[in-house]
Amino acid sequence: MKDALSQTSMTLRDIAREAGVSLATVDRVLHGRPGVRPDTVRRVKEAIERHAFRPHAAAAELARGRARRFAFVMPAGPNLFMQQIQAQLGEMASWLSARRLSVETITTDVFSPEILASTLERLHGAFDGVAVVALDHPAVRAALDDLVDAGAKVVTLVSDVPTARRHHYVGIDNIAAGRTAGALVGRLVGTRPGKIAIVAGSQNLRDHAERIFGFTQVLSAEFGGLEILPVVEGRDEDERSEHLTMRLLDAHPDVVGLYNVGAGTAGVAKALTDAGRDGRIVFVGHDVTAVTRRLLLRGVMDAVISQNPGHEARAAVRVLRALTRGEPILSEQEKIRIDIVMRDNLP
Amino acid sequence: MKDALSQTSMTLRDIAREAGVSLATVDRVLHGRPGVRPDTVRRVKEAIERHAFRPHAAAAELARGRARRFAFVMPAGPNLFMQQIQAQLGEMASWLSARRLSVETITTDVFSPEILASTLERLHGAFDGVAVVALDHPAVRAALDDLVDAGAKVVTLVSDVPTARRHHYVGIDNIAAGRTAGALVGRLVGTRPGKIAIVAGSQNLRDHAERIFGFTQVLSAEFGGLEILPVVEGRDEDERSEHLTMRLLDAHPDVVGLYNVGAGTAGVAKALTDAGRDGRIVFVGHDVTAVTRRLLLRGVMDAVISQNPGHEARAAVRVLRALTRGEPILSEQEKIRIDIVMRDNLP
DNA sequence: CTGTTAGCGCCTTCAT
DNA sequence: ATGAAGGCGCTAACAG
Repeated sequence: MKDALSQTSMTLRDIAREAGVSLATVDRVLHGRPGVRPDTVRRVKEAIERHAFRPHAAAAELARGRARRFAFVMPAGPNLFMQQIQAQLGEMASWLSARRLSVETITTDVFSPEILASTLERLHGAFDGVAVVALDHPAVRAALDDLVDAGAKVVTLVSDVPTARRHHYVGIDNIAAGRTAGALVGRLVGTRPGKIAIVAGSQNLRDHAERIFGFTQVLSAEFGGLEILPVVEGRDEDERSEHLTMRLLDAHPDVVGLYNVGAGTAGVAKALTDAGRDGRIVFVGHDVTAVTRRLLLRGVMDAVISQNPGHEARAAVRVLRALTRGEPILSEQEKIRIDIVMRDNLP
Repeated sequence: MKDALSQTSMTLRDIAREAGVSLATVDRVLHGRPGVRPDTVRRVKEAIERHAFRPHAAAAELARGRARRFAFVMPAGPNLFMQQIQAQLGEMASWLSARRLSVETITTDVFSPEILASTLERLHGAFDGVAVVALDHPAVRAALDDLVDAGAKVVTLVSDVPTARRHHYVGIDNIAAGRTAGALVGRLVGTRPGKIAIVAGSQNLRDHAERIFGFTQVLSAEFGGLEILPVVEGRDEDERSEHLTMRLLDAHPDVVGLYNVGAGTAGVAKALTDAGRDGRIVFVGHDVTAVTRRLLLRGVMDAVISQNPGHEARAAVRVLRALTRGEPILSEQEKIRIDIVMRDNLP
């Protein structure tokens, strides 16, 4: 059984001839530009529909042929996941330059709303598109809106600011991610009674707050037997996270599950192993990095919730490109999924 | 801190001028065509390197501008996962035609080596690229090799034939997928003693065999307390799977875990619920479909191992396109990941 | 071995 | 409101 999908080899010219108009007119109709009589529009549109005509993408790009500049505003510091995204952007170098796209990475302190906002203000006019790992704060929101007003296409990355007028968010649903972590911890703990600990970077980060929300929601709704301890904040730093985890484990000998919401996973793991409780406490965290990979393989971590940094980098670039060219976004393709990674499906 | 990635706006012409040669010569060097003095090659290459020059992809495509025809050979029948891949190909229609690519879907009986092989033979010369859900059998292998010899680019999809000279495999590592299923069943069963059941489509399908191998490997290595029952074969059919599962559950009241390797999930689930043992037996299967989605939400299934059909369809097309144009394949992007899907991270 | 030249299909002024 | 014409940057056929 055969079933053919799409095979046009028409050109603008063919459509023009068939509609009895010139190339320019077809082009106008195709892009909804003014200056064509309604009746002509209809005739042209019909011809286009009839053949399911699509302009040749390469020809269009060549003719338009302007280079675009994109900026990626990312957190400075040792966050492995952010480094992975940057590395993935590097991998795209030749893909980018073959399409006359340039991307520059701008690192800044994303924990400070003022610094982030002023970094964004500096971008005005210099870029066609901006991707930013955002902090949800009024100053940042205003800066994002200003960027949009200045004509830039703006995409939030990993952490969203839903109330800003950004054009798109590339990242996961963090509430669902937290729920997933909660379900995993609950199910893997099984019937053992005990307490659950949560270590986060900061509850002021929207993504962290959302994950915590989803996590506690599932645990209290479905695993009522488990008591959830108050969240401790490690600022995504290894040392601080280690210290806090150590204290936590000391104070609560009956911890059976631990959820690390942000980075600093190495510190948490160290505290667990130093206390000799690794492998006995269900430990779930985020993002596949060199660190978490090793911890999964050693059995210290049980599962990692992850978003694919390569996919995220490519999706952000593709979305910015589509936005600046006025093309549709393939939302199915650009949607970032919540991956559960355990030892045997490590990528 | 700033860090710029790639921003060329050189053209072939600029390189030509700088190297003191003509356009054509640069083009020859760029594509490794013969007929250029070694010394000239060096000079040109230097100029290219110096500016990290990449030819404008759109211009190249336009100039080469031939349409390509691809065929997708897929199993006939009610397999939901395969239907999803076909649907995704449909979604790409306008993307495809904007690039002068056509794909036709050819459905056939993939359970019969002879029919599949003869279907493949019929494709000779008619297509630039062929993607096929393959069956690992000598007749099929030979047919694939013949296709390659006839000049077509060949990609195996979902199920591989590693010994054939296909150019690429788009799909998951099925042994790892089976291991992942095994780890999930083992961990979710927890400390309960009992037996583990396996329902497959057919052990002659390479992907099923590999999954079973990985599954039993993990269970016996790490969850020694669980006894694995002999595999039963439901031929991916709901009714047969239901019947077999029913008998299995009757014969073994102490089944605590069940792994459905292929399709026919609706049947297995029906047997479980009819026996009143849904939710009490850990049930893991494959692929997110309307059926498995509902079963996850209802708590009948605990987890689904899945490969993203949209990604698979797009990857197959992109790989065929790259192959027919002699471009490099972005292996990181085209790699299909093993997803674990539970209720809270349903896509 | 190397250079010249005519498109590829579309977009964009500039005329009409 | 519509049409004509000149590129965009690269490839390929043809000269030299």
